[in-house]
Amino acid sequence: MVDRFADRYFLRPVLIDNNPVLIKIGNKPGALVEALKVDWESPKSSIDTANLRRLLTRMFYLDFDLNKFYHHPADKIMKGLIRRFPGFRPILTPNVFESAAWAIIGQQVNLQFAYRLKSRLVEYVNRTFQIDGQTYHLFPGVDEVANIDHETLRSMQFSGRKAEYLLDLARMAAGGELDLEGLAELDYETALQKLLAIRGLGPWSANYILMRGAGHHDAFPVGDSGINQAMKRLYGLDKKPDIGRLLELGERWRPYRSLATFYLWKSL
DNA sequence: GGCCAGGGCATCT
DNA sequence: AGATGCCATGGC
Repeated sequence: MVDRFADRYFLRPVLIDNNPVLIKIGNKPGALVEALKVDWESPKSSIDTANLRRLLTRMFYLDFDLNKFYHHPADKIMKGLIRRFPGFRPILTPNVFESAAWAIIGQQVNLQFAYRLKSRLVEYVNRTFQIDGQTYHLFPGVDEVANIDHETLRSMQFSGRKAEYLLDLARMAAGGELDLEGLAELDYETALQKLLAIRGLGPWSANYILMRGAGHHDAFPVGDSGINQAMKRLYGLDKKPDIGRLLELGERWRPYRSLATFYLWKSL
């Protein structure tokens, strides 16, 4: 719904200074480590390209040299993933709130159902813009979600808890009690503790938000079912890895456990 | 039909 | 502190 793949482009509607922009990302072939081909369009003519550049840099780790991760001592399996997906860059959410909303939505339900919940939320808020006759939906912002009522979310088949967690979070952020976007500037441990103090956010969600939304490089959502599936497959386990094994491997991936996790997910 | 899903809380021993 | 039940719903 919000994220879209078309004609080998990844299309992503975002806001720059409250103006809608459609980001278009493709691969630039021919480079040893593939580079990204970045393009954008907007119905508005006056987009602050410096701010757009800042956003793109954050969303695609453009200020990070992947070779630092590639040459980092790690295990054979991770080296294999790096060979399989040379140049693969994570795609972060344009802001921290979206990753937090998605963490709450994705808790404990299968991904297909989670996508449906997200889609209903996006369509309910229905903030759109047009380019070339195509309609693009923006992911709801903090204020828009804060104004939804509990019953509305319930009618979208959010569980009572999911509805509470999402609304409380949005309202805390909207009210200024919680600076979600500022988490990117804090060190990992401090940011983690801030998130864990919020009802509805446990270790998985907090680490997910830090890696996917805030751009921390060494977050590690232990217990994640995607990690478990990937580990099971890649390491030839007969059941999901135990926490000890996971943390042990995680130690080898430091300080790039976020990258390692993105590569594990990519393998699925 | 039972188990698991990109968990976390509340409530026990 | 560590274990257990519960939440709500869909996929397989």
